[in-house]
Amino acid sequence: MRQLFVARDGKLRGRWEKAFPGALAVRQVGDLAPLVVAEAQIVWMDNTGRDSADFLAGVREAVGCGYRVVVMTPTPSEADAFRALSTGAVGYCHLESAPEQLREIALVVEHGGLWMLPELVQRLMALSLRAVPTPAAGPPQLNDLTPRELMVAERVAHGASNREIAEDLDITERTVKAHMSIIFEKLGVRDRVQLALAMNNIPTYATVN
Amino acid sequence: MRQLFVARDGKLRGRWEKAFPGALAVRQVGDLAPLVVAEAQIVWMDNTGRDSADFLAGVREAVGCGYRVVVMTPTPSEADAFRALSTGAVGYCHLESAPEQLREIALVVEHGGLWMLPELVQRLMALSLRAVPTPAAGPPQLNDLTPRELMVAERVAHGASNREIAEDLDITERTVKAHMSIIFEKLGVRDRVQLALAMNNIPTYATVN
DNA sequence: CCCCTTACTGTCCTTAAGTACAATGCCGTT
DNA sequence: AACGGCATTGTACTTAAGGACAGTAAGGGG
Repeated sequence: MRQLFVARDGKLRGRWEKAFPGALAVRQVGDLAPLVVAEAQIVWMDNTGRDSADFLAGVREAVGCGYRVVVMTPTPSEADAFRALSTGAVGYCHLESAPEQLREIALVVEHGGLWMLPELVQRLMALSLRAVPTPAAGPPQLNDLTPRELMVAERVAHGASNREIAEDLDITERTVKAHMSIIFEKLGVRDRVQLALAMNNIPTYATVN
Repeated sequence: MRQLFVARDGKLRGRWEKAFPGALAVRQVGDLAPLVVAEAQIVWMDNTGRDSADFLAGVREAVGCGYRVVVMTPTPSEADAFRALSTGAVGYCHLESAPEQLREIALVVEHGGLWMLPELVQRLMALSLRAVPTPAAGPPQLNDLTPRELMVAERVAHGASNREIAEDLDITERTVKAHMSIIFEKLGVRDRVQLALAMNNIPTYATVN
């Protein structure tokens, strides 16, 4: 039981069974508790007629449980795809994908890859480039940071507190602060919030310099 | 001969041969004409010490020839990854990836998938979300926030301090704090750093919940 | 009119954050 | 050997943040 399809109806069940003979289950939309028992590796979720927020919550839940989630949609949309993937899904395909296609996707996803409609890949990359204000150089001037400082900065970029960083790196909170002060100066930010944003290429009031 | 490694030196050749016994070639950096003959399916390109523009030109050329290009780098960087992928590469991994890892990547790429460092996937999607004019649903559950709270949250998302927000909205710093407390609770974050990141669709340690 | 939500503010108080001034040990270069 | 960069930690101090507890005022709906 490696494939689990979650959909409102089973119209396409035949197709799915053809793609993964004897290795799938089909569930109606509902709570995901039984999934834990199902030992499914990949959860295919059909968003047909689902409320966006509800659906994404379901995706998040499944992802949180450690499953690889592939979203299937009858009407592919760019924004929809990005929302799904940013929620943790690792695949975004057409609901009516052919069995062979489904197997390809399963293969990719099982091995840590990301699968989405080819057109979307291009779009995604183009958009990302636009979103990354740094045309030539890397993110900020992270090159100026020492390895250790970078480790601290990265953790701040993920919302960690000084204490957490200290425990994580097995050093004193005082030392973390020392690194922080230097990082602030080097990157030209004034506090951890701006650092976190800068690390994620997000402009701040101060970054405007 | 399905794997072709293009690098400046062959230090890691042993590793690559272990990953793809008898099915690879290693070439020095140079013109790609011989590639056409090589019948390689996947071209792995090491960008160590290469000029960014030059390197990307090489990637573009290989992509244009119909090869799946995987970029290998000793120093993974977000902007670098996006540039590589938007140029047409379908993989972005660490130069020193283990043989098993390389095989996984090859498998993913061969089947039309996209492979990149897990951290980067998250970042990529978050960035895209910001670039896309998020049509209907906002990022988090911003719908739960009152208009005023949203104003405060948006300013925090740009790195503003409580005082700045207070002056900006012409209210007391105390009031800002009051809003903040409610925002934290509503969005399930613990401090302004995580709020700032959440507002920008960037996952944090706490967001995982 | 009463209730609830939203917005706003006050006073304490605790703690996280950040700075100032040092100091020690390691390592690589000159 | 001397010097500088890096990582580490200490004490002490200042300030921003955030929570606890409480209170006022406006506005919409039952």
